[in-house]
Amino acid sequence: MHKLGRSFYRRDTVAVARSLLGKYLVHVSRGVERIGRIVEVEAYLGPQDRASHSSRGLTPRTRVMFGPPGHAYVYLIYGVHHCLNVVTGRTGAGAAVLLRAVEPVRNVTGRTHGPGLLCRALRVDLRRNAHDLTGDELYIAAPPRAAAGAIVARPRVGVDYAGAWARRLLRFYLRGNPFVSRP
DNA sequence: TGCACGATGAAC
DNA sequence: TTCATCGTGCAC
Repeated sequence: MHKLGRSFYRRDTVAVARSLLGKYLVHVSRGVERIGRIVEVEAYLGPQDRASHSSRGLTPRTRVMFGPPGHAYVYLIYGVHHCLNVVTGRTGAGAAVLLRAVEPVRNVTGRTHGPGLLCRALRVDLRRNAHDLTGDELYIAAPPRAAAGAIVARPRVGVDYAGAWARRLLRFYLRGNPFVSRP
């Protein structure tokens, strides 16, 4: 399996989002390697994107988003669930891709069809915020046989407050995949 | 220092 | 449709 390097994440955010589909998310914690196949993502383009956390500028929380690509941006939502993003584009772009659903591949139990469920199943929490994805504990890899299939584009979930940005087709998932959160 | 609210999930 | 639960960002 080929681990994705910095250059993969440094590209255009939509391109990264689409090419993440079918890739393997790998998390090693307490000596257990958990793997999920990414089947649904959302792109958050930068400060101009009203749905993005980075639209409020550089703050303590969004510091990671504005940092170098290939790092994990993890945050707590509704005080209950964790969400995992990968930082994309050039350093300072403030862009990221939210991982919304994976399909269990190895050592994954419980449901994975949602950003919060995905983090729970793969044991990802705030301790992984700012983690370098080119390391050995949390990373994304291209599986041996990469046949992702057709990609569907839809509006993002839960960002109705973002006006015109809420209608942009920045959510991508693998057509027909049973693990997608909202087909 | 206080307060409104959210890139969700689950219960009712 | 409602609620859990708390960090973040901004008002005061």
